[in-house]
Amino acid sequence: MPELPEVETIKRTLEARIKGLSVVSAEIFLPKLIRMPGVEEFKALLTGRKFLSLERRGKYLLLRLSHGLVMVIHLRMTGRLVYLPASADMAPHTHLIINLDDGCQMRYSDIRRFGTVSLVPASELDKLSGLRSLGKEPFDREFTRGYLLKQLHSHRVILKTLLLDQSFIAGLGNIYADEVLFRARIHPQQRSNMLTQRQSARLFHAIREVLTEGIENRGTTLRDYVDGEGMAGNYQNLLKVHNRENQPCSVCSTNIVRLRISGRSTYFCPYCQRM
DNA sequence: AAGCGGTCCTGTGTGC
DNA sequence: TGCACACAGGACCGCT
Repeated sequence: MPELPEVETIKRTLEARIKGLSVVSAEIFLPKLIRMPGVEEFKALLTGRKFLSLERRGKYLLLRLSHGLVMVIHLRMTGRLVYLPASADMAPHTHLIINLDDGCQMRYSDIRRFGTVSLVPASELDKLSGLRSLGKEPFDREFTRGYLLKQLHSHRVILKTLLLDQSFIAGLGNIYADEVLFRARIHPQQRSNMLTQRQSARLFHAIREVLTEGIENRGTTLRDYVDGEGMAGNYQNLLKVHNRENQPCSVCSTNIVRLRISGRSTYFCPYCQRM
């Protein structure tokens, strides 16, 4: 499940490969993948354009092209975006191939077909509702301890649910939300408006530290994730609670517990993260 | 009006 | 051994 560290790693690895390359042609095998515009228009618009730079916003990848166009990709659960020689074996579930002018390809594959790709003028990025409603970036200067505390106290939602809300904060998913709460020593079912200033400060630092470590370790590969060069991440070896039900806590040896919170598995240490 | 549950999807793991 | 089915979850939509 690509979250902020995974998308950031894809951004960095892919940018090193495709920056400055132009699109020779595009092949689409799953029409519904292309959210905007239509499939034929997508191909026509894309052909001949040059990749200028890549950006990440939350879990969205933004590929800036010549003529003011932006390709916006969301990988959702199992999407992969990989740069490969045209001769490389075709992965199953490859839905989009972009032929590049160095003879290589950028391929999008997605087992569960949840991902989306759009191609819009930069001036129309606001038409993409998910992107438009994203909350602050965790590494933005405007994301401060004071801001977080104010936001927490303006909601009274269960904290885990709030951390997964992309309009609250951009980029956290199920894995990193669990790790952040463990680092901050806060129970995932704590109500956001009940957090103390001290807890909020711990949460603030935990968000930045966990995401930084995730990026430094090139993301988490539990199953499907690979970067723009097809390489798995390493952070799965450093997870403290996520996916570790009934294993001893690394701090206190209490067994990690799994709960269901708003339909998502949530892992935490009942001793370190008591209410 | 915030918050919950259903939906989209397919591969994997479990139980009989 | 083979089958059936629950489960995994990010974002979005509709309902309350």
